Amino acid sequence: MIHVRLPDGSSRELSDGASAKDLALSIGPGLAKAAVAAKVNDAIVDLARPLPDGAEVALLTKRDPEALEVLRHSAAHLMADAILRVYPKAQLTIGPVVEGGFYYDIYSPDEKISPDDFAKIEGEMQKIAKAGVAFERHEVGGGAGDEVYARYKAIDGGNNKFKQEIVDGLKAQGATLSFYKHGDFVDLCRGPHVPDTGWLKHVKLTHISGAYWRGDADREQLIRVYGTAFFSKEDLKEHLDLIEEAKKRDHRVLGEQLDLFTFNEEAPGFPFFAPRGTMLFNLLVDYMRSLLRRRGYKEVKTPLILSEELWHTSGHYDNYLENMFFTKLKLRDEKEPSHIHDNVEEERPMAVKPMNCPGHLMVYRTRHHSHNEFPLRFAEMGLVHRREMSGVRHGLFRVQAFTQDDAHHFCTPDQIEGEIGMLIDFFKEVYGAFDLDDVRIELSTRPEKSIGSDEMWEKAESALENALDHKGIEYVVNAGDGAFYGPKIDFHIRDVLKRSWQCGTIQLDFSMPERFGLTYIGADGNKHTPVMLHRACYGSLERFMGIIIENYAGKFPLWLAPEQIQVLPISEKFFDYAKEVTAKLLDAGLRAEANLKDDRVGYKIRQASLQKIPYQIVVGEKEQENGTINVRSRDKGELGEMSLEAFLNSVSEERDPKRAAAPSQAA
RNA sequence: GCCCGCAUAGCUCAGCUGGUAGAGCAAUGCUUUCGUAAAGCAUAGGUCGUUGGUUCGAAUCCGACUGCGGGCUCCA
Repeated sequence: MIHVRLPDGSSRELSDGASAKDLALSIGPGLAKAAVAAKVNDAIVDLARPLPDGAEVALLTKRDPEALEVLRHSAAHLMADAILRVYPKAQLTIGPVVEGGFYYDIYSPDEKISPDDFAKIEGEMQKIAKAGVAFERHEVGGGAGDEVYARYKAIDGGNNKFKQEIVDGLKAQGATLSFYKHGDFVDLCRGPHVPDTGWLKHVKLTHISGAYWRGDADREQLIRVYGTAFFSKEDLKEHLDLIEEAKKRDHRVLGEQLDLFTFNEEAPGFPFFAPRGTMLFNLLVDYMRSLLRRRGYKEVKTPLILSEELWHTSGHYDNYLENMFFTKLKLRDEKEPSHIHDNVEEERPMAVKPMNCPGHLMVYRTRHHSHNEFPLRFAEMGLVHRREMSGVRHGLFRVQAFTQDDAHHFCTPDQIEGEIGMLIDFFKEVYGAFDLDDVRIELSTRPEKSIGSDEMWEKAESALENALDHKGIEYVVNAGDGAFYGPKIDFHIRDVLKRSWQCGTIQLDFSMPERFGLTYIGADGNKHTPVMLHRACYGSLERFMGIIIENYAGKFPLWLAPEQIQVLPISEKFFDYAKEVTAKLLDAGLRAEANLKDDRVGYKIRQASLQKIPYQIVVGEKEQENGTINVRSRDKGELGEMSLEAFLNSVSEERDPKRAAAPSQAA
């Protein structure tokens, strides 16, 4: 007899060798049917595995997030099986679960697998799922004589070097090899799996991409086939709908429809902002500036191009070279003016800034500073250029020139914690204003490529930890992901479609002030080196704009809408009245335009609606006579006839950015 | 940078197995003077991404380049 403990604290007696399935049966047939896998002493295992005596056992059903991973991993096996049926020459490598689904990397140099084949593969998967065959676990010590192992080796041709490499690696570690078999298919796998393939009916292949064996570009090119799986048809549909919705909200598409920005071949990765996009950009800047002012920041402006020498001093030349743009001279030949000498080395070569910090250090250095003016905060809407490898550019999310809402705080070591506390509140207020309240914080530590001493890094990392701990902030540690000059705190925000974006960052830097020889006069009358904090809240204004376009699906709240109101006269006879109303709206500080085209009002409404303009004001004979306006709201529909004053009153609140409930007190 | 795919009018796309281009929307003009998501008619607009090649002949077939898209990697 063995005893196991359940999550509710109770314990149960089972016969020797009993499995989690037996446990489920002993509790009730309903649970036995619903159970997917079991968590035994915090490890997730198959339902069929025998339970050890004294184990803590929790049965996982489809409600547990871990169960979904088990399901998806099983679906990966199913897909591998199906792919081998369709492409007998393909070889399998690995097939893990990822966020939102799973993939399997396939080696198939002869036969190309393409999304056109998805239907065929899915068809095979359906067949296997319908058959409802059990997943069986086999453990092998690595003995070649074992039947399952022999079958496994033969399954995709008998000479799969990828699997052999994994097997060799596991043997070298002295690990027990485990295999999972369903029907005739066998795969090396740690498990666990769902009890049988009957669970895997709600599966969909999503896309395909290239990948390398072991992520190494020098190794074999593999085909990565992605899919996703859910317990129910409804869940699968919801997931696919969410993907559809994300496609509809694609900021690149909306950017064109709403006439915000474009890209041109002449400047790949550099956005061109149309008037409305520029308005939106400026609104983001205006909002940020108002908050910076409240917190005593001093705005500065520093050059786009600085001497290459300076980037040696800052360490960027050694650590960031690949991402920088450099200038080269062109000269006319003295004797042959039509001949141009290309790429002439300058006496003092220049580089385009990829970051604003050296510029701010230069501003700091222009005069003496005292501890009395600390914390000193320099802010800049700094336009930086960074070379990106082709293939990584992506709309506004990844560009080669972008504007950072950058700032550098100069302070004493004992002011660090206060500064970080202030910034956390500050940033959360900003994200909240855009209805992005789901904020996650990560602490990134020293990367491989870095400058500064071990002591300095230790000091810096513990300063950030302390600041977070004392404020009671929950965070996860991201080891080795810091900037080359210091550790950082990153802000990840989740949008309405549950996607996560990294925006804000706070980076602590003891190195650069020293490299640039910055000093301040302390209370003791002596010179000291200040501590510097790099920080950005939006991160990149361009990218943040992309995020809010998708978060709002282009339906910006009034305060952010590039064009807030469009005035639509019924016919040409009311153009003058429409202009009059528009002028009054402009006088009231609203962004309004009149549509004076020769179109019917229905068409004008359609156009304004497609442009997602928050308010449409229709004016005709009635309004002109009464001196009123007729309001139609994008979100609430027709609001009817009213006076201009009543309208202005009704929008007075939504005209302004949302303020945080308890405005944070700036230091 | 790597793998796969794509590139036709401002936009969305048609153009079968090679015989030098077509629609809808948008634009412009005219008619209409209109009441809450598309009035009618007309006009204009393309050296089919660039560049080599195959061919009597290339938007169409092949190659290279550029750009874009989906990923990998990298990052804000």
